[in-house]
Amino acid sequence: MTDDEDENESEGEALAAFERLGLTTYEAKVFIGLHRIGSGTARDVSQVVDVPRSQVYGVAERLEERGLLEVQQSNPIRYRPVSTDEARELLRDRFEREQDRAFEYVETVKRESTGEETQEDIWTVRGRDQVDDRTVDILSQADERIVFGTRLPELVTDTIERTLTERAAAGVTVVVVSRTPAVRDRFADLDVVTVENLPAQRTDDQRSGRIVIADDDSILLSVVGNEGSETAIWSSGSLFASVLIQLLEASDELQLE
Amino acid sequence: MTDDEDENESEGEALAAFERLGLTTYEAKVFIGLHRIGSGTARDVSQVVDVPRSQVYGVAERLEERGLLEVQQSNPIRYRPVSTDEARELLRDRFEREQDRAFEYVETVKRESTGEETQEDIWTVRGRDQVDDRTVDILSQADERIVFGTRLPELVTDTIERTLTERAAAGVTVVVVSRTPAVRDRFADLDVVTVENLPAQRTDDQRSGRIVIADDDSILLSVVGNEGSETAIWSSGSLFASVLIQLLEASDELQLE
DNA sequence: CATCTGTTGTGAGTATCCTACTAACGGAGT
DNA sequence: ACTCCGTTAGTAGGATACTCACAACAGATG
Repeated sequence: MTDDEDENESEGEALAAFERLGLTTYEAKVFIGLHRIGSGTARDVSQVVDVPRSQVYGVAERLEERGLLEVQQSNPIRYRPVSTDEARELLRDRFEREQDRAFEYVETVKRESTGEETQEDIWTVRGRDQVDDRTVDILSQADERIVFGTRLPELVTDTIERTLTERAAAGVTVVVVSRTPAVRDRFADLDVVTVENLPAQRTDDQRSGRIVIADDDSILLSVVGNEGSETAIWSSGSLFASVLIQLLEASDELQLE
Repeated sequence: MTDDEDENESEGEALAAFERLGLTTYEAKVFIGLHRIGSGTARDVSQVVDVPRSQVYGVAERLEERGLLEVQQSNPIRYRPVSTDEARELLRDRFEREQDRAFEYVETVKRESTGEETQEDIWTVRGRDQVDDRTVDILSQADERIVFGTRLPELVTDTIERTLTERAAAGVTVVVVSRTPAVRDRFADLDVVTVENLPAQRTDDQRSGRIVIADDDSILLSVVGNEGSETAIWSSGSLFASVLIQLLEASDELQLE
């Protein structure tokens, strides 16, 4: 119906979410509509959810094949949605299956190149989560020493903290640098050296994000934009990386030993 | 390129799987192509994977926003895919997020109706997995007694077995009926009554699937089609259900007490 | 009994949007 | 002058949303 649509905007979000999960808008609408009314006929559904009645039959059929609703063979046909828990399980199973199928092939054609990068590459990563991932990745490859610095406590995720302590336990010299007490406190009672002093004006910048140095061959630098978005550059195993590391460490008092 | 496409059909499946995961074919192709070559420019990608070079830039941009690849700001621009593990995590996170968003709304508009169905409804369920789900659902609602019967051992999934024993432990009288020893053996050492005798010709049918009776108000009957596909009808809390149950139990020697 | 009315389920046809695909262009480096 | 890069516009095709028409059927009314 006409005004069922815009009365609730969270419905729009739910619809969009369902579409991103692989349903068409009609399928999403019918599924939602059926949950509204518990169970009902094609007409019932079309009245609460703005899908032409004549379309409900086909849509419901596809939903039945997916296991998202059940059909009562009567006249008129009645439909009944499965519980939300069941639906979630169905969608999750399907997702995992598709993911396995997709990545199984990627694994077979994947090139070994990862690991021994001889190229002079500096990569850019956008988005906090992606930077988190790359950070952990670089940290876990460290064998001898790690320098981790950030001004913002929220950039020390649990996974990063865990990786740092795990590396420290493995014999890696870990140094956490921050002028923010909240960051230092997180590593206070751990086998990790924390330093307050910073390379002066450089890291004092308002937009600085994190610094990650692993051994002499991997480095990551990130900045935080005005809207809170984080962007990082990183390099691993490249001449570029080692030079950059030396430059950074020569320019300040981060001499650890 | 023209012949890169059909040389490997499993690539086609992987592409389709990626599309069902929400990527466009171009996005899937670029992602796969980048994993083939480790890293490379738009031209490199377009040469191994049949995407016009001019399209690679935009596609890669969208992939970067999703965190599936990283960009090297140089001339020419170089691209690098994230590891398959990272990609899987990203997609999984996204999936869970979307699912939460979608079902959160459904929960709010869901009608309470489930549970106390006063309507005379018989529902149809197609597909083995869906029948499994409904079976478990009905079994777990039993308070006093359960009759579960099947000729086919593969229709006794682990979850079903677990639910049966769990209900038995909760004080429910559980009777498993089967002429197939393999089925009876599964419950041999459990606190469950197993019966060999069957209601004669009725259940002897080649196409019979399972029988589930829970208390006096829920029943499920399934048949197995020629191609192995299973279809079930079930009813819960309806007059129809109780009548059907009485009919079934009166017609044979399933008098338990 | 005939007719009328309303509903159901199915099917065909159109419109609209997204994606795949092609072509062209300015600019930078050689 | 040439090649290559990155960008943009514009077209084509396919899937989906949407409308309309129709046969079958049931109940009501005359």
